[in-house]
Amino acid sequence: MTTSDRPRGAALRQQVLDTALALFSQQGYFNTSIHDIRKEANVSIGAIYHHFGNKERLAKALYDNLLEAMAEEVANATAPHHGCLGQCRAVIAVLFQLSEQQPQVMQFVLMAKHREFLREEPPICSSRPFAAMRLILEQGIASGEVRNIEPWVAATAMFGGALRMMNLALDGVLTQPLDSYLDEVVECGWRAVQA
Amino acid sequence: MTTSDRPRGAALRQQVLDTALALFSQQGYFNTSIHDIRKEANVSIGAIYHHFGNKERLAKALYDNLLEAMAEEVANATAPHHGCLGQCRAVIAVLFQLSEQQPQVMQFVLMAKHREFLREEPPICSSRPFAAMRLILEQGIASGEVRNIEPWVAATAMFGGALRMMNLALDGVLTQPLDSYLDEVVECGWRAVQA
DNA sequence: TTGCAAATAGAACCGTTGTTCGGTATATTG
DNA sequence: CAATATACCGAACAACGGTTCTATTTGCAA
Repeated sequence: MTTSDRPRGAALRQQVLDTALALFSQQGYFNTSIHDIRKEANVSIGAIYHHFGNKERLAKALYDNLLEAMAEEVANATAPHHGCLGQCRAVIAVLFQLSEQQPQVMQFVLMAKHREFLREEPPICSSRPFAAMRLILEQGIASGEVRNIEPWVAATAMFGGALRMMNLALDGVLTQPLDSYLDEVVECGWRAVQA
Repeated sequence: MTTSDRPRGAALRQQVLDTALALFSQQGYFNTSIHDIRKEANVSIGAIYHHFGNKERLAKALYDNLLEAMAEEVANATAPHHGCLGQCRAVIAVLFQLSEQQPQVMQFVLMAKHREFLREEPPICSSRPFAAMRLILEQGIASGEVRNIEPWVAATAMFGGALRMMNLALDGVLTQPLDSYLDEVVECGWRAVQA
């Protein structure tokens, strides 16, 4: 009997997070039991509880990790651009890219009703990436690139279509890859708000 | 002891549906037990199972009822209008109105991840109201009122902002009533797609 | 009234699930 | 090499929740 080649320490922790993401995004939080995660991750119940304390905190750790990573991706993507349109395009491009490359992440972070299992969590629209998007539009209004409309309306008009397209892609409704719609989506969003 | 004034028959059935809607939309499907519904609706377990068979079929009955009702509201709203813009505006106006008057319905029908508990259900974008919205845009493209873009993009561009505004309203983020944004939202959507 | 089917009641059942806990292995420190 | 803390293990547990089932009531037809 070779000694079990289970991961340990930080690797184990990450293994649990990866497995939880896969199962939560495929089946949903409530359709996934700790025992499911244990089995799929090839890890013990004790290890999971040692690292995370309970199921909700596991989900929260996962959510915080991924949201943070996404916020950084968005920030990095917009950094090189200065105009409002360029920044908006960069945000949508990055979101589309993530939706194709890491659909599970987008499924769990953007599409899940996380407030049903993370009781204290604020709505996702108050999270960092979404705040960044609103800020871009507010600056666009200030600089005159964007019409002077209610900031909430501007943000939803600019990004609402893109987010719904991501929804469709994640639901497997679209035949073409998401990128192929990028130009049209950005143009529509921009026409909606441009001065 | 007066005889229990519990509802019976069709009234009981409706009472269960109403209660289920309230609890599902407030706490989510998985945070609501049949026992919760039983208690809140002042009804027996047996009656619930007699009328609906099991929890999932109860949710499905509720979902089908509400989706059907919503589809009819949308259809009625668009009927008087012929131009694409007029129809789009009518759709958004009706959706905004429903979001304010029956937030629980919108919460459950549009915002819930119903595929997590209704396994066989197709994605909501293939439901009647959403199909109607896409059709309006396709007709707009055919008549030349709308630019010749991918129909999915056109539909999400026209209605994506409105749907996100509804999201914000249902999450309690907006300070003003939804109606007060109607003009701007419609204008943004229309600018996005108009020829 | 009698008989029968539908409707309602609610106690009990039992599989699932989140969690605990006593124990063992592994790492770290003096 | 002790000795101590950390990490991990997994059987066991208790509560919860969906469902079943038998008994009772109600409505209606004969």
